[in-house]
Amino acid sequence: MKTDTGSSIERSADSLRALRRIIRALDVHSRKLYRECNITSPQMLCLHSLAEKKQYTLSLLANELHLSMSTVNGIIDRLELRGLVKRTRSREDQRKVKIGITDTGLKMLNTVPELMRNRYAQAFSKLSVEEQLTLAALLDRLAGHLDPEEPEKGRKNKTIHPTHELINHPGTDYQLH
Amino acid sequence: MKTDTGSSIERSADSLRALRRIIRALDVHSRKLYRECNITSPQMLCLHSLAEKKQYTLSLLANELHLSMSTVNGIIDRLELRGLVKRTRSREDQRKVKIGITDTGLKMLNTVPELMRNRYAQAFSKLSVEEQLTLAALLDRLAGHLDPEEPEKGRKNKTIHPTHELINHPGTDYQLH
DNA sequence: TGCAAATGCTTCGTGCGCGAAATATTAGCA
DNA sequence: TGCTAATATTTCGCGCACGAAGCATTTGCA
Repeated sequence: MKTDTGSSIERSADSLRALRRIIRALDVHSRKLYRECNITSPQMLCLHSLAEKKQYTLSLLANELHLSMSTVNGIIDRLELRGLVKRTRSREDQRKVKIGITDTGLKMLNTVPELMRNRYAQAFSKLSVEEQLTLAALLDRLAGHLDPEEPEKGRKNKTIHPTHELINHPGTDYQLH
Repeated sequence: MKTDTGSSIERSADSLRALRRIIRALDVHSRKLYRECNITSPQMLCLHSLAEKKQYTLSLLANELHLSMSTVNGIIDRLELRGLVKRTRSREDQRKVKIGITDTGLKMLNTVPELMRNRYAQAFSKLSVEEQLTLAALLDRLAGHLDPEEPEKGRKNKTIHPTHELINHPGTDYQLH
């Protein structure tokens, strides 16, 4: 029982490392997509959503993609610059901005080669069906444990006021070794 | 074939979405860490490696962390600016730059509260041991399918074996033939 | 009616992450 | 000896991602 599986901490570190490798691989693929097709994966994600349901608003899109508004805003900026999407201020409520995909955008969506679209799906499909189901379920549970991250909406009690300078008090009750 | 759970494509998309949520949660946590403790998760990862094995080279560190050299270089830049690490040009081979953690850096490592260090480990530990093992194994396999990402480089053997010392003694083949 | 709060988007600053190009040093070879 | 290749790091430009702050518009309420 020395090195067979290691502690929970080690398993956690292992899985996190694998996770980072996956994300990095997807990122690298996104760059390749950008070089070869002039569009990135996040941009594809946006276009895809926009193609399915016309007339998104920025906040809706951000919410659906699990991204912050400023992030999506930047992506939309770049897409609009290329004429793939179009912003239109709403008439009824001028605070809102409707985002719609253009014909050029639709064409772009359909033009991207199949092989470039689904790097992840390709790898994923190499797992057996049971494994796919298990992995999807476990990832979902893990995500559920991780992303709630809003314990402060109710109480504004922001807890720790870190002295966030490196000065350390000599007492060790604060952290072992 | 039961279709109650959707197609492989859908399972793939589901798992990818969960994966992005996880990564995003970790990113958000890293920012919180930055605000409260003045250091980010990637910076912590670097410091951690440097604390274990003094005298890294940039390429070694990048290799170990599965990151590109330019990425690690930027992180080291920021760490050095704060005096947490120190670069020193090697005397024997002036192309190389040795990176070492400073006392301040070590102190920083130990100062970060336990609760901030392991957001992922906390969530991960909520899975049963069996689930942890399964998840880690599946993620590892998936990563293996994804990250080889060099079908054309071919013979460019990029995997550096962790011979983890810059000096190699004669007699041992450091590269076959 | 008027003005403060709420809502929705944009801008700004920063860190991360990459690849390509630039730079510096060493090794190899004719 | 001198030139080219290989090795190692740094710089540059860009996209992604976030939170905070800034605008504009609408809503709500006194």
